Amino acid sequence: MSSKIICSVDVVLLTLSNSSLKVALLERDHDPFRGVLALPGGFIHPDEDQDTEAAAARMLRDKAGIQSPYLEQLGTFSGRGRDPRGWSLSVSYYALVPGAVVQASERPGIVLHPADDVDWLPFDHAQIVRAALTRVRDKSSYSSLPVYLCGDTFTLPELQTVYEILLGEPINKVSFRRKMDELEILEPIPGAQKAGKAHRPAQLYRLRKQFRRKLSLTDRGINPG
Amino acid sequence: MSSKIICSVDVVLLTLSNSSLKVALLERDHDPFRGVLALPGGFIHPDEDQDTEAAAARMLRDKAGIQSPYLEQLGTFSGRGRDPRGWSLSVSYYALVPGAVVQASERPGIVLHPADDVDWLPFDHAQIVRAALTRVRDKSSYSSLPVYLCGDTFTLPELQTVYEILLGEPINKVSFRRKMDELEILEPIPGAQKAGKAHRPAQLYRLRKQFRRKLSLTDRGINPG
DNA sequence: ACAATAGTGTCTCTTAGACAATATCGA
DNA sequence: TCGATATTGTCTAAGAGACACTATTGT
Repeated sequence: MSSKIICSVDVVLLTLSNSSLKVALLERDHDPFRGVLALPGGFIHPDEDQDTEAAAARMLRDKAGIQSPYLEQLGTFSGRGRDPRGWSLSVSYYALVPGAVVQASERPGIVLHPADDVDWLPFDHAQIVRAALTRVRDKSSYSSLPVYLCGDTFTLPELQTVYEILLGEPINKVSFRRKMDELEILEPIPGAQKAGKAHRPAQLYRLRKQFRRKLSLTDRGINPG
Repeated sequence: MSSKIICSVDVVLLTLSNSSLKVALLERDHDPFRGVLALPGGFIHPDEDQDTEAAAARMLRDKAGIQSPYLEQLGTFSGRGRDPRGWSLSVSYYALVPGAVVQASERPGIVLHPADDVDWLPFDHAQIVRAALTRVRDKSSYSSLPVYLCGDTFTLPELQTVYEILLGEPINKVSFRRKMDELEILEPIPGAQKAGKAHRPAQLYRLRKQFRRKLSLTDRGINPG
């Protein structure tokens, strides 16, 4: 019967730090794999969680101190072998969060590990991380996803760098700006520029209102572009 | 605890019939919604199913008499409200199957319903169907997915028609052939052509070996229902 | 003025679609 | 031969990338 199934949620929290993509790991505080670094996750609490997405948001809130990031379902990983306790099922999500948010979360237990350099993790978490990277990279080339790795405001050269870090290759500047223009998801902040350096300052941009993810976790699944 | 969670698998079985996309529905033989048309699906059996994909394949085999179709995970739908019995979770898959295979399966209970014309189904099955259609159409424009709706052999004009039915709009013939050529997933069958009509016969093609999925029907008589 | 980076104009090359010419069947 | 559809050739338009030019800051 289905009562034997271990139902959990895991989150691949991706962020930028030192110009490279990192995944957030936490030491597990229960067996199995107590003390070992793993993805933030845990059992679904039917009494507490509206659905699995709410459960994922709870994991991020409780374990990483992060609220309302870009959060999207990645897939469900299941089977007899992945958890030593028995037949289990993990509904996995990935989240994109600006580096500053993670650093400000003040959860000292968080370890930011190079996302491409994950060799082994407990359960099938390494496989989940790889699936998340594949998904994010596939979607990045034609969508607005990477903006969620930036802060509230950013310049176009900064945003381009984020795309380049994700995709792992340089992007044509003119094409990039054309694409951003077509997507119509950004708006310049009137009068705001990033100055301070000995060169021409760059215009600051922000996400247009309807694409911003604030404290409402209700509307989901929409990916502009 | 997680033991309260109802874990099931549902399958959106898509096929072509009468030049339009259909979804396979079955009358439920248990409460809730006994006798109502719904997606083929059921509880995960941890003792029997290697993982959720195996469970989905089992549903197709037992309930629709179809083996080894194109099968891909769609997503997991969850929450308190979707099943009157309590907090539930459905790992959903979609399958693409040639029309002939469905017709030959000889499961009289199967109803082929116009896929775009699904207004209400039990649980959140209508939402699941809509998600499947979105996914299939998104992937169809740049991938080889639709070939799995064709039989073992087909002509390029036939395949183009399948793409056009899926996408709902005519495709440029030259572009279509160029794209198929670039994808390098098809091979002409030497000497085989689709003749019989009063016009030039079309070359028959098949999927190249490495892309083929063995499509077969289950032996009749095995029907644990 | 100079160094350095932001932002733009334009050219070329690649690719997608329109159009039409040619090919091959049964009647 | 004719009617019908398959297949291919080629022209044109749209889009992506390369390149270089202009713009604006601090020193």
